[in-house]
Order: sequence, then C-alpha cells, then structure tokens
Amino acid sequence: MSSPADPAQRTAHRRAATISDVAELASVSTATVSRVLNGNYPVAAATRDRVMRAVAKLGYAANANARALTRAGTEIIGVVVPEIVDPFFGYLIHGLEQAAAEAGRLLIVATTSGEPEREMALIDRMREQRVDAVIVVSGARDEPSYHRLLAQRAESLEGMGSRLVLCAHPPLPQPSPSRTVAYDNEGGAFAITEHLIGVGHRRIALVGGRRTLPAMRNRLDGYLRALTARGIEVDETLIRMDGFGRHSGRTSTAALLGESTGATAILAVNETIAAGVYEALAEAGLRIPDDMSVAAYDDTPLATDLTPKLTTVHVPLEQLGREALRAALADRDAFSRDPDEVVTLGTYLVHRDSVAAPAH
Amino acid sequence: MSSPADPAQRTAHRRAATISDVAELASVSTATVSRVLNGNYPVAAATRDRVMRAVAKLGYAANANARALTRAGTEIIGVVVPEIVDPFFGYLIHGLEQAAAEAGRLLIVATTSGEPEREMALIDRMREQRVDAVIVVSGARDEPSYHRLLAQRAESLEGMGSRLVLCAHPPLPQPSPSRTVAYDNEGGAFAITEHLIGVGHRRIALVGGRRTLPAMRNRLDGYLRALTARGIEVDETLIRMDGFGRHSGRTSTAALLGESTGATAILAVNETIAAGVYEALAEAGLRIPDDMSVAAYDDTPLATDLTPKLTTVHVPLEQLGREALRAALADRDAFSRDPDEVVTLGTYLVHRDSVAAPAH
DNA sequence: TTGAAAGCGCTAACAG
DNA sequence: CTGTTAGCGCTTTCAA
Repeated sequence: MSSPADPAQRTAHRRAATISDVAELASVSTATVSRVLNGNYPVAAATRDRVMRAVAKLGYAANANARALTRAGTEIIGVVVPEIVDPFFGYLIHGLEQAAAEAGRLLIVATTSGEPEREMALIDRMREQRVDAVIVVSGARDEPSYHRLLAQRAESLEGMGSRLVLCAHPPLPQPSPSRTVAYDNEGGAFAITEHLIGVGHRRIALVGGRRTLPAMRNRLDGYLRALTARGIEVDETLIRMDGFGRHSGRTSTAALLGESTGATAILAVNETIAAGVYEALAEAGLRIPDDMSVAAYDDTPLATDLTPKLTTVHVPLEQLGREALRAALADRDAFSRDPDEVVTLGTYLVHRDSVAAPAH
Repeated sequence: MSSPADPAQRTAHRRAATISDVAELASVSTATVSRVLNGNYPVAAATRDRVMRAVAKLGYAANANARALTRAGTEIIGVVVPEIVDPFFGYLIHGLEQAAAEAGRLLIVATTSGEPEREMALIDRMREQRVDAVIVVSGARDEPSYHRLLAQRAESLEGMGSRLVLCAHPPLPQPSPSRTVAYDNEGGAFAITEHLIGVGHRRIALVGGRRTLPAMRNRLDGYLRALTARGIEVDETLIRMDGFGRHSGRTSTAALLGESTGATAILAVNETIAAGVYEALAEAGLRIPDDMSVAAYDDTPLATDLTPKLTTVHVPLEQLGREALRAALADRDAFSRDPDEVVTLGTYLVHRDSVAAPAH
C-alpha cells in the first residue's frame, strides 16, 4: 500500500510543544508547570521565572482539549442560528459575541437555514464538543414533534452538565431543563397594527415571512389580535406570507396591488421585506405614505436607510444576545434549582415617516 | 472550608456516558465500540448491532476533546474577523460557513473590533484549541511590526500542524507559512475612480475609512493611482477618511460641502458610508446624480436599497469565504511544499444610477 | 473479528 | 513550595 518513499510519510506532522517539554526544559515537574500556568497554587518566584522562560522559548500553548478532559467545562458556547447576514441575527450575534468576549468564552457558530434536521444535528455535534451551553436562536418550528426533539436535547445536554438556551424563540411548552430569552414579539405586532388602525386604516396587508417559523407565527398572531380587538374582519387575501427576501416582498406587494385588494397600509414582517415593498410601490407609482402606508419590524439600520424612513417595531437584538449568554453562563446551581426560566424583553414602536392616514 | 452540607458538593455535575459505559452495556471492549463508531475496521454485524443499541440507550456522544487528543485534527476552523454586522463580513462569513458545513467542519468565530492586540490574542487562543486552521479576515494593520507578529503566529501554527490563512487582506511581505485569499481591492478603486473621471469629474472626494486599515489603504491607493494616471492633481482637502459608520459619512460630507471644496463627485469607501453621504446630500438639498455623483464599494444589498441605486465596485464576498475555507483545508502536503500561496479574486464595476456627468 | 494495554496532554489529589 | 501518580475518554498497535 504505502511505499517507504510515500510523501505522506515524510511530511509527518510537526508536534506542538507539550507540558512535559516545558517541564524538562525548566527542570521541574509537569505539575509545577501546570501550577504556574494556572496561577492557582503558590510557586516560588524563581521557579516561576524559569518555567515562563521555557514556555516562551518553546512557544508553548496549553492544549485546550487535554485540559477539557480533566476540567469542568470547555469555555466554549455553541450558537445555532438560521443565518448570519440578516441584520436581525447579525446584531443578536454581535451581542452574544460581546458578552462572550467579556466572559472569556469562545463561540462556535453554525447556521441551519431554518431546517429543523440540521438544527438538531448541529446541537448534537456541539454536544460532542462538550460546549458549556448551546444557544439556539430562533428555532425552526413551533409544533409538538419539534418541541419533543428539542426537549430531548435539553435533557441530554443537562445530563452532561451543559445546557440548552432558547433565544428569540418562545419557551418550550413542556417543562424541560432549558432556559429561554425571548422578546415580546406578539405584543410588538399587536402594537404596530393597533397604531395603523388608530391612524385610520382598515385594510391592512401583512407581507412576508412563513407561518411555520415561530417568530413569524407570533407576528401574525399579534396582527390578528389587533384586528379582532378593533372589530375588523380578517381578510385572508390581505395576508401574504410567501417568504423572505426583498424579492419576495416585492412580488407579494405587486400581486397585492394587481388584485386591487383595497389595502391602504402594508405591515412588512421585517425591514428586508419592507425594502421589497418599497420597490414594488415605487414601480406602481405609489407614494409612501400618501398613497400607501408601510410599517415594519425589527428596527435595523435599514429602517432609516429607506426613504421615507420606516415606522417600525424596535427589537432589543444585542441585549437579547447578551441575555442569552448570561443565561448560558448563569450559576449552575441556580440552574438546577430553577430549570425552565424565561426572560422576556420588551419591544416598542418607533414612529418615523412611512405611516399616515389613508388617502380617502 | 467546605462543610459536608455544602450545596456545591451536592450538585456534583452529571457525567456524560463514556465509551466504557457503552462497552460494558454491550459486553464488548472499548476498542470494539470505537471501531463501530468510526466504521474504519471490520466488525461483526451482530456486535455492531449490540453496540449501536447500547449507544442509543445511553444517549452516548463521543467526546470530541478526548478524540482530538489521539487524532490528527479537531475539525474546527477558527475565524477572526473585525466585526460581524457589516454585510461585508456577513457575506464573507456566510461563504465560510457554507463551505465549512459542506466539509463537516465547525467554525469558531470571534471579533477584534480592528484591534491588533485582540487579534493576536484570539489567534493564540485558537491555537490552544488546536483548530485545524485560523482564518484572519481583513487584518488590522499593514505595517512591519504587525507583519512580524502575524508571521510569528503563522510559524507557530504551522509548527503545530495547523496553519494561518489571510483573507481579504494583502499577503505578508516576508515569505511565511501562510496562505492568502485576497481580492483586487486597489484595482477596483482604480476602476471606479477612472470611471468617475471618464464621465467628466475632476474634483472627486474620497469619504470614509481609516488609513491604518489595509483594505482602506488599498482603496486610497487605487484612487490616487487613477487620479495620477489622468494627470489630476491630488487635493488632500478632498480626502476625508475620518472613520466608519453612516454618521461619519454624513458629517464628513457635510464638512466637505460647507468648505465649498468644489467636489462634483464623492467616492464612498463602502455602502454604509454612502448611506451617510446620501443623508448629508439630501439635507443640503442636493440631488444625486444631478448635483453630485456618488459611487461606492462592496456591492452589498444596501447599494440597491438606497435611492438612487449606487454605482459601485462588486466584491466577491461569499466566494472569498469559500476560497479561504478551501485554503484552510487544502492538502497539507501541498501546503508544506508551497507555503505562501496567494489567490486573488477579481472585482468589477456595477453601473447603476448614482453617477452622471458633472452639472456645469 | 475482537481484546488488552499503552499512551495523547493535562490536572488534581496526596505526599513530602 | 514541589514531585509522584492516577486518571480524564478516546484511538491504536499488537496479540490472540
């Protein structure tokens, strides 16, 4: 199979310096090296010096994997997120990262494209890595079978001394050893729909998103509740949850206009969708807010980049990230005492220039 | 110190199932379990079954840390990036993540805020993790002392069987065991400046960025070369590299206008800056492109969200990420034979609606 | 086809 | 203050 001249044999991989190498060079035991490196035991100044010199000379870096084998945790947190470019997740991850850096933790981040199977596979993979916690951001579904899968992961993580944190996602219905950091998604949708109604709109379209996603489902719920509370009949032809992306917002809006549904206001499920709505409206020669009011959700910078600036629901994205990391690290005794704890952050309306009373 | 009733003692951390647990339950040796799990040795079907059943029953997940101790690598790639929200990095990381997923690798990602010290600290930390490679995206500086620091990391990583990959960054000047995946940054800046000149502009302002950052330095260089090539004198009062962010683009532009520098076109160093430029122009009652032409760089979605749509330089962000991951994984023998390899991806102009001939 | 045993690099008692 | 030693959970010869 492999001849003696096999190149793969020649290029034997260089080995990194180990604690024994350092110990030998410094003429001490490995225990002593460990002690000066961790600084958790008294070591004579002279010895310490000798060790440090050896470390420097060898360019020694402790092997975190070996350390993880004897220690409690890995100081690594896993993050499972649908995607990374959308500013919603961008800011959320930014908050996570800030908090992680402050706590001296590293983040493994992986994306699911919203596929539940991939989500589960990633959680399992991170469990193999023995991460101190895995934070699932905006889980893919909101149905019993999915909940069961997640609860199962929560159990197995917990049984390992790790834990599951749900972020920007509704808590699991059954009690399970997980923590949740959510935001008032439904309430925000209610408030902005309510605002639209207050200004005089009756025919309010909802554009973008997919009902399978919990976050989108919640927004729909808030929208419906506001309508119902004001005695406005729900018209399914006004609900266009046909997907994500600017393009989707644009085609949905075009369809809406083409079918002359009589909509006087559009609630875009997020700002990327709103950008598409703006495009379609411009193409149709409709002015915002004179001919059509537009409102959105999230309050990312895009809300102010568009003209006119969007009236939208502010979501505390970075704070959500920070809180999730806090939950991931929070005292483990407290955790075992009070498993399925839920933190819910508030949302609020930001009034800008895209909403006005209907024309007629 | 710790009384027998100490709560911390009671809450001893649950231990995960180990390979021995599985072996015992399946009445085989750990070696056999290892073999069926890795599928790299023949195992009798019946035995395999018994093992698999035990694995399922115990919810066993191999400990990646223990595995890393005996195996070649960790299947983890480290990514060090200035920040995560900016779509430039967002798309780049997206490309990295896609490629990593396809290759079954996990990504540790951490941000530096552009601070060289933090960058080095993160590389070192990832070295401790024994990542298979660390990808530094858009390094913080472009000066000898910084190059030395990086080259040093490249060496130590290489000496460990890992490697350093520079992405969206110029290659290190001295030969070092690193790979580079860059894009034609200077060329893109040259081309767009050239375009502006071709349309008739002579007073072209450069707005945003910081000269310390290599990427920004390169864009400045391209701008200067284009000017010089056309015999246009460089006017330092037209160069406003005072920072990042929409706000910075806005104040710089306002200042530019206030000082009546006679600029007829503005080259924004990226699209976020361009958004600020747009704001300032709108405030000053100037129309784009009639009263002022604006061009930008990167070609992120923001380029088409702004009105009018930006003429800009397209950067192959996702591809950059994919190539960087490829470089991180590429055959290690090839690597040791041909260390400081450089891949450079092309950029190109995208003509949209923000550039026209100067008014007078 | 399977098992025994020797590490991988580190930490943590336990002695001294 | 420092060294010895026994693992942590896994892979991998070497034998059987």
